Amino acid sequence: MNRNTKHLTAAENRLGENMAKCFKALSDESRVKIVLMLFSGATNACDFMDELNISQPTLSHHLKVLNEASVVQRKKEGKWRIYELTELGQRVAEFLREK
Amino acid sequence: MNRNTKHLTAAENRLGENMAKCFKALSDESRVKIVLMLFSGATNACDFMDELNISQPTLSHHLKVLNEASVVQRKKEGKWRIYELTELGQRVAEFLREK
DNA sequence: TTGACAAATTGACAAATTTCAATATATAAT
DNA sequence: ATTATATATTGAAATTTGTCAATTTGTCAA
Repeated sequence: MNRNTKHLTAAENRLGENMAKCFKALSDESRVKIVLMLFSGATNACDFMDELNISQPTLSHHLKVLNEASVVQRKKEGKWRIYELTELGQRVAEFLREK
Repeated sequence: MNRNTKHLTAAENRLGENMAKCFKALSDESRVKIVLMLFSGATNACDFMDELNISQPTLSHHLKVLNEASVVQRKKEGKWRIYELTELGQRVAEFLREK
């Protein structure tokens, strides 16, 4: 047993918890694609449905997950909901494109 | 229905699939902490066990998941296995620390 | 070769997640 | 008011995931 054990700081532990939540929101193929589409200008749910081949309730669920993880935010705009990336969402999208 | 539909390119679709795999590997608190520990110098399984409060088989499982997602790689080193971040793993760790 | 330690695998179970059909709510247009 | 459209919620089924106890495999030391 290696006795030169590295421990995480309290801050690192918190970071681990928070980021796991963020990554969990991004652990689904449809949700990553939603982030990519938002990044390239799509703004409403219809755009996503066309591309993703999932049902409307499923899409609504994914958007809720992304919203609760602070990756996207939504605004009411008449009959529609406009979705956009949060600052965190922007960082994620840039990370995605960096390769 | 918005007819100015944005579609993803084939490359973006592949990116979505690959990155979802990567993020799925990071969607667990223990696994994010493993990445943070690797980033700050820990190299073997014992170090992780001490910190994470999980059983040895569970740790082994997490390391396998991270390995299969190309976030960590392992080398045999006598009785031990040495773990290190891949290039992708490095990028993830840097992304994590950026905040 | 035997014993001790490190790590992986197997089998099983509980909890979480994804998904859709059906239904509900909200808004706009007629 | 009625109808149509956009989105959310509910409830339920199927699948996936995290976890551990028990066992196995691999390696070193005595």
